[in-house]
Amino acid sequence: MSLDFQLPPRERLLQAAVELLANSDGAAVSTRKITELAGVTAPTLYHHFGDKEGLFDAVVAVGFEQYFAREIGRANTEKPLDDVRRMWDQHVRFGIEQPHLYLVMFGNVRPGSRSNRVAEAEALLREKLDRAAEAGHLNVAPPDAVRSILAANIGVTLMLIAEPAAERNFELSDMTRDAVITAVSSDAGIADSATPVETSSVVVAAIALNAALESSNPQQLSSTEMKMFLEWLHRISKTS
Amino acid sequence: MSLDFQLPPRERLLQAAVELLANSDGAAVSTRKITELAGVTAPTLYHHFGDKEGLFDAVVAVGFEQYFAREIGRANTEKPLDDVRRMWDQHVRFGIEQPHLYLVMFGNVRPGSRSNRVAEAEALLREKLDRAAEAGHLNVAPPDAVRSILAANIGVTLMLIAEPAAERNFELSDMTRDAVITAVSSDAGIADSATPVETSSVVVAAIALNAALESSNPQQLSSTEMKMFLEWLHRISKTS
DNA sequence: CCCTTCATATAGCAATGCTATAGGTGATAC
DNA sequence: GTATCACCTATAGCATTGCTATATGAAGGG
Repeated sequence: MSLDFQLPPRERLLQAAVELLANSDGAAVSTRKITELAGVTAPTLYHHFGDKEGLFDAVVAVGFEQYFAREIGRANTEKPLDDVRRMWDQHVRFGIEQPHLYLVMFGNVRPGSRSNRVAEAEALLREKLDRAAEAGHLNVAPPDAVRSILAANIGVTLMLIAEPAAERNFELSDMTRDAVITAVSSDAGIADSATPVETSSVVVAAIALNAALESSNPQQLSSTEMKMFLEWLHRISKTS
Repeated sequence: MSLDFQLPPRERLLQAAVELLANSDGAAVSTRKITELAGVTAPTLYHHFGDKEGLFDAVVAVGFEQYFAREIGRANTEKPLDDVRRMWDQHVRFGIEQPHLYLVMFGNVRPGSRSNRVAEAEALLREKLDRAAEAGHLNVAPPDAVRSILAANIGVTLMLIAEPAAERNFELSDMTRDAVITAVSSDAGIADSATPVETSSVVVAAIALNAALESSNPQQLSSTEMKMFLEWLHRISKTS
């Protein structure tokens, strides 16, 4: 019921904490369970880490490095905003794959005191966005862009974690990601003059859809389906 | 050192919890402190609320109502997306003014289980976005829009709460708000340059029709026809 | 061999959420 | 009036939590 006794107690404590955090389904992980699994008594934990939070910080540092370290020394693309997109995706993936670690890092918000993990994540993003600003791709000051993107990134990840794994909709991530990145980007492909569709009733909407379908002939429906679909549309727009 | 003894114990407990949550600077609030301040012993708390979480839920329900209730019965603007903007701002304001209550509501993420407060907030937003979809102002399906907006909204609020009050940058909120709302909106036309305009207007019309059908429940189609019809609509409105 | 220093253990404290059990209090039935 | 019964509250205490005062062991330098 305990770990590799070849390792020094400090490492065993870290390993035990990781394992318990990964397996306890969101329930709190006690120092006693950790020390027990590590085959060690309480004072050793506090000797090495000072705190329970100190231990978790050490655990989190490992996980953080594990997912983001490669990003630190990485050669930069010529498109910094693509780097930002990749970091966003890595962030979300980390949250999904290690929800407990993620919640230790970003889930414990306390008023008026930023966690240093948030600061680290900010720094990583900041680097990319400074580069983007230099290249003239930014619409707003880098610090503002960083906060907006990171806030949305964390919000999306928390929401995905909270959702039952079965019904997780990952488009949420892509959509929100592109939304905030586009908003801070100056080379935004804002193809404007999309005429607002004035539809306030079923009938008007049906007519609009009918017209749109006939003109663009999309691939989502087979021809027979399309035929029936248009017939129903006709029926809807006739009556009422 | 205790509250109005005219009130029944249940109310005193609620009042004490509110007061302690508001004054303790992010530190945990214990049941003992609450019962002590309420001039009541432990079993009364558990008799009335079952749980510590039950008590907090009741407290939160009050705060929730306090800030969002007016929104529920409110007359709707002719511009639903403006309603969404107003709700976003109210959400952030609530988080800033009552950070402890807010954190009880939205700060305790646990893997795989959505809090019912999130569900309530979703429902409120959903209402507005359904209206927006009916009016043809939406670019994506309402449920997706709701999640994206709410996730960003919570993320921004959490980040603002975590920042030292002195250096809070509220432009973060406006910026991110407009980013996500614009992204789901068809009016502002962030059309991806890759997708042809005709297709996107089909999508908008399909979403609008879908929303209109679901809200008005017309008689022109049988229930089986309606089911298939909606399924096709869903397929069309998926921007592959 | 003694002394210092680091690392671990024994034992226990105060605070936490919660509960088994009993007492009290009011309304209703007779 | 009195008995009954449901509801509300109190006494006392349990198990678990994070953490620590103190002591013991081992390793190395003088």
